[in-house]
Amino acid sequence: MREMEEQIRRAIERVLEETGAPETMLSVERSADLARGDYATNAALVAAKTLGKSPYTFAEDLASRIKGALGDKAARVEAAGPGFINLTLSKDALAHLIAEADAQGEDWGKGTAEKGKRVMIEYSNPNAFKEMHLGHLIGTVVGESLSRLIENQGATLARDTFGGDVGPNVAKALWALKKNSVDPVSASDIGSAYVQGARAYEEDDEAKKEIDEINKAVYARDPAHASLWEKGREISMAAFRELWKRLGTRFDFEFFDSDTAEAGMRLVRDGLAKGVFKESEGAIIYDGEAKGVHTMVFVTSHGTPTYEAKDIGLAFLREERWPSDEVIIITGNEQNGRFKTVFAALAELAPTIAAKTKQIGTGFLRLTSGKMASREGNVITAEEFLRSVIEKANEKNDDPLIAEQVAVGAIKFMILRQSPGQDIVFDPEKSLSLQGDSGPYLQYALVRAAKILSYASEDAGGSEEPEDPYAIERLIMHYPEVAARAARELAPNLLVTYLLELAAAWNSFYATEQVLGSNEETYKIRVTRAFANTMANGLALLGIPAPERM
RNA sequence: GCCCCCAUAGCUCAACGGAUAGAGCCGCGGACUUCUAAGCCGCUGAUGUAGGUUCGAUUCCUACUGGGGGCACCA
Repeated sequence: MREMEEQIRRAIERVLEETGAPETMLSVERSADLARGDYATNAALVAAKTLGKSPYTFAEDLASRIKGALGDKAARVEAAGPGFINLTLSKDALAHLIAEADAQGEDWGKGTAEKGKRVMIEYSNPNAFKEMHLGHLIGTVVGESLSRLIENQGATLARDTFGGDVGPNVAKALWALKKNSVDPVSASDIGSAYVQGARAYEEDDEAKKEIDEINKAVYARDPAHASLWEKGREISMAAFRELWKRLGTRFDFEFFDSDTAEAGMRLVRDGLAKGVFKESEGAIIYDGEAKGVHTMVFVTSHGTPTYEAKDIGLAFLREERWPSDEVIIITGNEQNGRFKTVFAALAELAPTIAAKTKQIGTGFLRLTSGKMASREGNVITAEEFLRSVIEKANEKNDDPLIAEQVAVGAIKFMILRQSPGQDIVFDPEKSLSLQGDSGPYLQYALVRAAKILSYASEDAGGSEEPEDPYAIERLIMHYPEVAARAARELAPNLLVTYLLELAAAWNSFYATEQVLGSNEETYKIRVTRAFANTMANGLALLGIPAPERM
């Protein structure tokens, strides 16, 4: 019995057709309030108007027809409010779903919406020669969760990340490393060199000139900088990979600016010949104003490609390395405008690639205490932040593995709970709460269920069943729908909200019902396992670790 | 100047055009000798302003106010 929601929708559509209602945009959704039932539809409301009927009377009519169509799957189908139809599943139908949640284990909640599709997703885009900071954390966490959500719908998925390893930022770091004759051994050596270089670039004209020279030289692969450049890049990337690993991310492809610069230049020059781009003051630009996007420089008058040209090169490189049906690029939303221009240009150069590619902007992290300014060097690095949350988690649990799992869970939760694109406001003074709506709250609910299951014996007793199903069961059964919707809308926050509700229902159940040794032991163990599977699978889709104990 | 995004409780966030706008934090008050208290139960509290569309608007449209971001050689 798959996709209960879909079955109900079909039944409603069939019944509507019988009554002669025209096709409408109707919704079938999980009831906001369990007291109303399991599903609600506005079918009567939207159809009554075109039929010229009273919504409520029509709802009553539809309700009884729907009840007939669904047979013994539905216990009650009733008109309510202004003309909603509330539907409550029968005990048997619900029991069947809970049995599935119990039996399917890791497969519970897998969908087929993206089956056969190849999706490439790009995120985390590190700037080699800068340290990973909190901003990267958001993209990384969102990207990983979206990847898992899409995979869960059956897609074949590849993760790629696009690293900046040439350009002015790199030159700034190299300049400072050279100036101080520093032989870098850690990412923070490079990070502080970048800060110094960035400051010098703005304050010191001489330094600016030198940095511009280094920039050009790096583009030209000048051997004078090769060894330091390679070393710096390697140290930086090793640090990124280490953090990615701790965050549960691994990339199938690591692309770099230096891989796309040449192709980007060539493509832009070809486009210039075709009239897609034009020359202006010695630079090659895309004149987007007429098309409602910003005009931007693709190749500078010095003959170096800008990020926009590299993005064009990258679009082709992705296609060459891993042909796909869809490409999703995740960046900070300050780049939304830039991507509109890039896509407008790409649509003229390669319409099929442009059509299947989309960009999603994530919000950035704002501190309540004021802004992080990268030049000031007061940026909080991802690693520092992680360390501080681990310290906090340690107050409750001195096992280092569990403290890290809790910290990663708390951080990911903070990021994923909000709809993507919204800025995340964080008060560093207060630190990250590990109580209430939080990652640890979800983890803890699972730990408690797992503990019960570890005590449960094969020959569980207590064959009685409760009069009515428990509230937690009515939530568990919606999990596959929520996972599917979160993937479809690229919105992990929908899953977070659901899991929060689920955990709350579980904790209430836990507080009021004794599982082991009760008269309904067999029944309750099945519910417990169904819950544990749901929470474990849900956390996995968010990329939040599941500690064994807390 | 032009373009994009945002505005919900004291704070941080939810709400796929629908029913009584949900949570957590903070504060106050409870319960418990049982499977882990990072938990459970209860209480107080909100849609920036003015119009419009709709049977119905936090959601869509217009204007305004306030905030953020972007706009030619930075990424």
